[in-house]
Amino acid sequence: MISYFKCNFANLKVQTRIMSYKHREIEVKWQKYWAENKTFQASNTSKKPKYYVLDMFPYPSGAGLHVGHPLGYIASDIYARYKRHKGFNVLHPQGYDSFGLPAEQYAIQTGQHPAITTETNIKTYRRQLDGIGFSFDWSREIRTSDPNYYKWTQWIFIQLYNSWYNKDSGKAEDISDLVIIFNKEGNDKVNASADEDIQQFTAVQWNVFSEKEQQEILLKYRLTYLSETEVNWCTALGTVLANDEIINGISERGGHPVVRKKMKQWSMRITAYAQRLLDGLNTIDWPQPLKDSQTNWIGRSVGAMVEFRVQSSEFRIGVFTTRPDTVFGVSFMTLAPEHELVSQITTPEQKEAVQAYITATTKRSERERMADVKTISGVFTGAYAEHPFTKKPIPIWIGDYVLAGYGTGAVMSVPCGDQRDYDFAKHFDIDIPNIFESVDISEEAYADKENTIIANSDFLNGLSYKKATKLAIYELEKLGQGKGKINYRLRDAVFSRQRYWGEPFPVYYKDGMPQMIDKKYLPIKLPEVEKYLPTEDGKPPLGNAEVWAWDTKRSAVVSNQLVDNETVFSLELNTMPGWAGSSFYFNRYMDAHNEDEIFSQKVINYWKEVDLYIGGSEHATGHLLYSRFWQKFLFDKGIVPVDEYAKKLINQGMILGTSAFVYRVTPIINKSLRGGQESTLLNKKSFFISFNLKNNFELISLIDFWKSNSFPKHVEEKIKEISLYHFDKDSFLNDYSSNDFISFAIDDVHTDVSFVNASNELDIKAFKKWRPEYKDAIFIGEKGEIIDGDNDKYICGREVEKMSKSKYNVVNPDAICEQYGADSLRLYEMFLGPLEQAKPWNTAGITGVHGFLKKLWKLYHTGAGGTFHVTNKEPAAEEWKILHKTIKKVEEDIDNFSFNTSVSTFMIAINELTAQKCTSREILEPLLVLISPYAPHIAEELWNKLGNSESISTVAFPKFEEIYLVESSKIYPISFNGKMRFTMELSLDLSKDEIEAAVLAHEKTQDQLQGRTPKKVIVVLGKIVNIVG
RNA sequence: GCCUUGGUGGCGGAAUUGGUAGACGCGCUGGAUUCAAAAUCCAGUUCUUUCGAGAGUGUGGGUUCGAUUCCCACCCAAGGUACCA
Repeated sequence: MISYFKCNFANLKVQTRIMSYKHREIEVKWQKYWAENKTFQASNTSKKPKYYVLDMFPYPSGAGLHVGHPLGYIASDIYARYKRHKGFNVLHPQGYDSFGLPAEQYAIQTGQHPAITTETNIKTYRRQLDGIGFSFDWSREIRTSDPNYYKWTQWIFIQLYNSWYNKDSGKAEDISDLVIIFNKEGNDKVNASADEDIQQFTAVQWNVFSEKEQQEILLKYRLTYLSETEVNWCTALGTVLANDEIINGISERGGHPVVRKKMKQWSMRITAYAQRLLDGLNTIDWPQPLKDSQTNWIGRSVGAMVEFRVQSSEFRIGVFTTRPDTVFGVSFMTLAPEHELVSQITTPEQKEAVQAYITATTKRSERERMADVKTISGVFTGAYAEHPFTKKPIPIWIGDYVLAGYGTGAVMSVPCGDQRDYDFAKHFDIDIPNIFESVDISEEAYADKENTIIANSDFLNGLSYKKATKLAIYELEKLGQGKGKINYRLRDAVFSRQRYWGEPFPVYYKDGMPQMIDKKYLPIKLPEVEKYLPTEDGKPPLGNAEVWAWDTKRSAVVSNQLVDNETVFSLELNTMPGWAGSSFYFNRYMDAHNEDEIFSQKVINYWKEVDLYIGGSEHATGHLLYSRFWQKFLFDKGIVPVDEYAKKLINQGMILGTSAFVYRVTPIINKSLRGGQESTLLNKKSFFISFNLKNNFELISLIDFWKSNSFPKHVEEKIKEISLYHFDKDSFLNDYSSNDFISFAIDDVHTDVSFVNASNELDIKAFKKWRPEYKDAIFIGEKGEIIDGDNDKYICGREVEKMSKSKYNVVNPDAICEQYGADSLRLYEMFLGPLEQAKPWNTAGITGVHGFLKKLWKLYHTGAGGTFHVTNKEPAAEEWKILHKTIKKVEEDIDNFSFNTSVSTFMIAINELTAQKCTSREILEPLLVLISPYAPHIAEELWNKLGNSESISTVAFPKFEEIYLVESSKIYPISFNGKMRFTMELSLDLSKDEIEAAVLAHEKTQDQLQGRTPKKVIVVLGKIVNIVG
């Protein structure tokens, strides 16, 4: 108590408090200033060149921001602020991808409307973002769940519906143009990206089709279309599950059975754009790994379609192969069990076996089938195909290694050239003909293409892979049984979700056919529902809505009771997926509040595209692929001016958390029984053992256990105590024999990192309060003692892993902003290491950058009692040099997105200027502009103290002048055989020969040489001297 | 398996076209200041050492006067992806 008062008194006495660096006051002051003065509001008209810096759209989760989130935002903010100093009109907006599952799940649990949850979460996000001092233009804020925004999501959906992809022109065109073609000449000459099962028709036929028939055909061409899609359906949950939500055929949540089920859903014809999505990658500056993963995802393979006739039937089986050159090596065919011809070609004798196999396959999830690579399974259908050239019979098998979803769901199996076919053939004892010249295939298949010479293949004999492929395709075409084809792994994207909290479709159904609602009635707002769960008869949550029908007369959403299927129709019950709203948001920011258009042409032609996009690599094959697809579509329709929306993209690395673990000990009694063992877990109470003792627990025979000397005494005692808690010794010795033994299961349990201090000691009280099941937990300390007082320490284990709520290792930026300030947080996150690399978060180092800011402050406060003191003194040459080398380095760093090295540069500059006792305005003023993008609050404050009334944010970046860095001498490193041994200061005017003479004359050179004569002396002017010998 | 990225002190990391390895910061050690602490300041801190010096950037080789940097082979870690025909 006494010292507390003394402490305050001391602070008052020395008046340093008044002028010391008070980050809280400064930061609140300038954040308020920026907001009130709309400092960062971007104009849509400007004479300045434009620059658009964008962060990936955040989902406002309930947990708020953790220190990993702002990493990319800080980097982009530095860049945006830098570009303002460089004279650009900078667009740097922010908003929220606010539709999504967590809010919906919370709504299901609590009944609270997702809009309310979302609003609360957004407020938290905004408070946190504002607290870090980002230069966002909040006047352009958008939210995907705002009807004024999703109006345009719905609008784009309608545009897609009204378009088809013309492969001849290589772009999306109006569906009305297609109708004109159909009217004139049918679909014979139409070359479209469309469904595979389209029948040919003439103009005459088209015109006699009914309206409904015509619509059904058009649906097969539209860029968004309804189709039967196979999904993982969980009846109990009333929803479709993603592959990773299913474990061993049952749902991860609740453990309910999951079945494969066909559902009519909206799909997006992204496959039409597969090639352009690949080609576009060459035109954008995105990270190579990201491009690679998109390339793999699209999965282009060049090969051929080959048609096999099924013997004694009308059926034909199409296969896709990348190796038409190996067509003579085919010894069987394999169909996916789901292949539509299976049931039709299977012979009566094989029917039972085939049926059993198909049933077994449907029970396995797609993931299981993929994971299980080793098991070879399949069944012969009894049918034979005919080889296109040799006309020999080829047995047709089914096997689950062939996937229904890829290619045609059938393969021509060439066991000598493909390992899977080889394994299958070996397993079922099928012939393996060798069609490669002098290649041994007795052990494994030969998949090499480059050094292949084809043999035993009739007209292909002696040819290389390339030539044989060409010729095989040519011959197949002549037969009418094949043609060259490029196949893509990419699938059309399912666009329906059986959820509530997403964009409703602007669609109603008339006579079973979808109808678009006219643009002028958008947005179709999400209806209110009683419950957010699916309906009892398995309809999506919107099935609960009572006012969810479209009145075509009144053009309004009306009560379901009015549905008469004449003028009032049911509306679509699905909603759009998460990626719908995020696939064009970057364009909407340009003209965020335009009510008449998605954005005006004038504005989009000014901003055009994102110049710099920063975000996580986890979006590589989701958002970043779908948004490129929509951009290309909008480009085709003339709505946007460029077909790639982000010129440059940077992935920020993940910030890893340091998780903390406690080690739970569960004794297990293993009782020997005849023919086996019975294990009993004794887990009545939680025991936790300190980090360094956890490895001492192994199997112990029970009798040994009681008599054991092999354990450290103190540990043994504890084991007894743990065990005695569960049973008493006397009955124990009666019930168990020496053949029984006790073992201990030790499992790592995450504990919240906030309970663990820097020395890895656990706050046991806090831990016990955390979870009811830990209330009475017992802790065993490092020395084996049971912890009861405050003096004993329980030591936790540490591990670096992804920062995530579920691992209890998140660190919240709020506490750091409070203690050290936003500028410290910004500098520290950058100082941690290269932006793109993953790095562990460790708060220990933050005192370093905070100390730097204090030194910076002090540099401007060298007056009596720490008052502000900057003079008009002419700077010394050394001071000019420090400033200009800093300008040079920082400019280079920002251009290379190397923000970590700039922070070091600032530290060096401040250390050196402090050493120089620099007070000159000519140095200290430009220095603030350099630092301002990184630490904007302190820069504004000092800038203001220098007498400037305007914000520092648009002040011109200082110009680097080489002249200040010119040196007259250089400290040369003198190396011997490449190893630096000493340095020598020499004038830069000296010639190579003069330097050589000076170095050789140096006494240390003689020491190094020890009498040897140098063989060679290498002098690189201004760099190094190397003596060889 | 394949693709990608990376591997440097006790820790985060720096070294821009091949030219002084370990900048800057943390931590640690010692000192100053203080009744004491916080804060601040100063000095030291890759390893080995016979105090002369020697070794050293995942491992092994190569190119070079000179390699963390370029080439070859391998090991390890992280991320992505996968019966893709």
